[in-house]
Amino acid sequence: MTKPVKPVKPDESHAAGCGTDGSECKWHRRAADRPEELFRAALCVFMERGYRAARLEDVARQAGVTKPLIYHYFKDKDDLLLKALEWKIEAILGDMRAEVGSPEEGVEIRLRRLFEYSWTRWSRPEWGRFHGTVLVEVRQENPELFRRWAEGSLVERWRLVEDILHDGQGRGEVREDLDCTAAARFLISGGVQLAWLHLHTSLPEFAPCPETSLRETALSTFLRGIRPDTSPRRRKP
Amino acid sequence: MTKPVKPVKPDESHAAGCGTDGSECKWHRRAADRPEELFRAALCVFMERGYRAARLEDVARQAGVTKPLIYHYFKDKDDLLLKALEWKIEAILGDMRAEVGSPEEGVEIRLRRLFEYSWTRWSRPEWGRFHGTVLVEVRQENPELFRRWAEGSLVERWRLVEDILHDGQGRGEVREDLDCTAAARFLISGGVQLAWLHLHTSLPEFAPCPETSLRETALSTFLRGIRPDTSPRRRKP
Amino acid sequence: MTKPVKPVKPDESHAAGCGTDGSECKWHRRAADRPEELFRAALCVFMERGYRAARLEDVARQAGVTKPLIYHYFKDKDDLLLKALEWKIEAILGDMRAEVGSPEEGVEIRLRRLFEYSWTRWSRPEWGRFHGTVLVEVRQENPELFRRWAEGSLVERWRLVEDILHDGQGRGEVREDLDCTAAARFLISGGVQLAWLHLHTSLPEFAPCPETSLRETALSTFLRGIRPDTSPRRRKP
Amino acid sequence: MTKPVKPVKPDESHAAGCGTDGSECKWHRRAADRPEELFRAALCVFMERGYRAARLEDVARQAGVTKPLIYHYFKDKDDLLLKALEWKIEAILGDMRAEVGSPEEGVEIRLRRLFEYSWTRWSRPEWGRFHGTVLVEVRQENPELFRRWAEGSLVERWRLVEDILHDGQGRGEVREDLDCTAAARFLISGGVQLAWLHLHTSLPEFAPCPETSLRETALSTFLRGIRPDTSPRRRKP
DNA sequence: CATGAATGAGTGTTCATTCAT
DNA sequence: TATGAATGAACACTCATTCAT
Repeated sequence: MTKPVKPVKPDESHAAGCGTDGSECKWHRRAADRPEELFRAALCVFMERGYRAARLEDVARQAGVTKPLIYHYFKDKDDLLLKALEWKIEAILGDMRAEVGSPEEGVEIRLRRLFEYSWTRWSRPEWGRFHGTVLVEVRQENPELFRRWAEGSLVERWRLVEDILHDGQGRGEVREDLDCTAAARFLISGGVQLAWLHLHTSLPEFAPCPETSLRETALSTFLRGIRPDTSPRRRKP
Repeated sequence: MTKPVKPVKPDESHAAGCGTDGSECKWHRRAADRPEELFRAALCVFMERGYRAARLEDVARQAGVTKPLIYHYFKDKDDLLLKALEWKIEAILGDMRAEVGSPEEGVEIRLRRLFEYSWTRWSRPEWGRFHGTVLVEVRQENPELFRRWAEGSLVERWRLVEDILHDGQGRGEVREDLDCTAAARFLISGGVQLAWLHLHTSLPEFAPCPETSLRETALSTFLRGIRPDTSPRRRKP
Repeated sequence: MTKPVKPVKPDESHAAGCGTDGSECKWHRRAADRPEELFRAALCVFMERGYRAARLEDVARQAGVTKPLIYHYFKDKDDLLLKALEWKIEAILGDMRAEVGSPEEGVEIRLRRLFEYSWTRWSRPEWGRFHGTVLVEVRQENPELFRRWAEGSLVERWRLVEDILHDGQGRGEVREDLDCTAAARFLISGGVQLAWLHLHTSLPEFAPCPETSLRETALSTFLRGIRPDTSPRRRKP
Repeated sequence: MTKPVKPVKPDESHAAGCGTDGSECKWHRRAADRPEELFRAALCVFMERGYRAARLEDVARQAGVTKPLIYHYFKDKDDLLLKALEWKIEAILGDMRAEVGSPEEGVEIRLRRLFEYSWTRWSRPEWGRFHGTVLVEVRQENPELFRRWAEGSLVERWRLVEDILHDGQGRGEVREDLDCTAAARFLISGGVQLAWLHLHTSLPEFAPCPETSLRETALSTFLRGIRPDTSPRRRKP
């Protein structure tokens, strides 16, 4: 640990959208795109290394510029991370809104679609690092920023599920006595953690379990768990 | 971020077992106790700050010794963290074993007891920090150590639940088609994440939810979700 | 020190002639006025901060232009300061010449008028900063420029007093054995330092003394000190 | 200006007490003397360059150590300057107390001795830089420190003179209507400025004046200026 | 003319680690 | 065993200066 601290090589370009397109003349006038490029580079490095360990120089190299230029666009390392995260959150929110879509197809279908969509998102390699870094380092070092992320990303998803559940209660597909808020959080938290452990750690190496089964079991157990007691009584008559 | 980085005050001694009790004559504590004292101090600081951000000087101060002395007992900052974590993991495993001993009272009661017991553990302040640090920083910087922790701590708990579920299938209290492995992980993962977010994060400040409801809803939803399809409780005559 | 270094706000416009009057259409001021505007801005910032601490960016902001434009008019930060100071010195010299024109009313009245006039000048806020910066930083970093300032500003005033004293010796109002050169310097140096410390320093906060008394005591002590030994005022019948 | 910024070479050892004695084994255990050595080095560099322009690295080199060691003894660049100045002030105060000496020898003799002693001090090369730096940069960048210096150094000297003058009034050697506070300040301020301009600037090159005459004229003019109106009437009868 | 963008060369500060005692 | 002293290697951030437009 802490060792040689090999710099993040600019060509690694792991994580979607990470790395420069290599199409520019090395210098000059790309100002309009710069912030976004820097966001990408920053997120890339922050996720690779964590916040403290990330060096501005790496971010710069990753973005194909020099360190001081960062200060042309951002006030601080903090400011950079902040803006980058906000940019990311915005993107996430955009995606999420798109995901929600359909109105009245029944709780099961809607939850299933949402959960599976979310799972897909959680399975992206970049998400793993992002999630961990934000949850641990950012929470610790910049609570306000953590809060912003949590509100934009986590809580929002909770609310989506919560709304679906409430709808379901209205339609008799969900038991009346269910605390939808808590239940929503359980589903998402469980899913997030499950996905993270299974897809972004070495756990499956020594505790294997098929991914599909993990996802399906979680979802179906949850769905069964929220059904009204009497048999699948459709609609309140 | 990166701010003043106020040093961990040696007297804070949050987290069980953290900090020296001050009852020794300060000079001439036996060298035999040193490592353990250093473990405590190290864990304390590592969890307070995270691994990268932790300064050896803080560890030393916390343990009431000077920095260079650490190098008499450990090779490295890394070495210190490694040994400290191993020591901690051992302790956790000990606790776990003690906490298991369950008889045969039916799935619901057993799961409920286990889950509630676990929840209690997850609510300890030290656990929050430990969990985050290990899951993110240790996983990233020392996968082998992460693995050890995961096996001893996480996977073991999974297995406990899994066993109970299997038993339940045998007794007809759990639906036959349930993937007990996956289900067990879902319960524990959901619980862990729920507890962590709710108890070790500022999240409840802006997304409040009563703790009891969170725990109860998660547990009862899960329990309902694993019941056989036909009317409740079949066997058990 | 070395702290946040809050930038000089462009609107502060302390010091006479500092800051743009805001009456022009902001774009399309003639290039002909630029140098002078830059001089003003530069002096303003240099005096506010001192030479080394002054940032070109502040000068630019103060002048309402952008940094690189400075390089159209001046070679260097140094060049800017140099030209700006020369411009200022020229102005000071102009003032000086205007202020001299004294008739023949007796040493006391002439010295009093000159001293009081000078004191008024020394009490201007801009003078305080200018004086300090020139005396210390400019002297150190550009002796030639310092020399120019000293000759035009300080030495000239010395000479005025010296002339009055010599006249006084001729008329018997000043003791014959007085070294007029040295005495003149003493009066002016004492006055300058007194005024600077009292008016441009926090000194009076903890070592208070009424300004009038300071000025009057200095002047009258000097006047008594240069009188011939025998009873006051001999000639002048 | 600002140019190459050639580092202060460690061997220059201008200014009294500046430079290392060269008698040590390059490393190790000189802790007891270190702070003082660093003070000397710091003052040396600060005076050579001014506060902002001074580089910690130069201070370190001058003291024969490496940069980070400074942080072993001081918190900051600021802290270093602060402590160094305080150390210096202490020394100045010590000297000054020694200077005062004698009780009742008559105003003239006492003032003459004090003034001449002060002049000697003002003529030291180190004093010139010290004085300028403190008066301009320190005043500007750390008013509190400036205040400390002014109180310990400048104001103290004022008070010494003031006391002598008051004594003189009691003994009839000084005119009753003299504002001793203001007069004391005039003498010292004049002397300081005179000495500084004459001994620490290039002024005498183009406006020559014998040093002795300068000093003597200032002093004797002052002494005459404070005498009672009627001839040297000794003692109040 | 005028400017936004870009950079090289610093500069203060931190921290794990080692040396001599 | 234990420590104060010392350092190398980094790293965030600044600023005068230049390039392309």
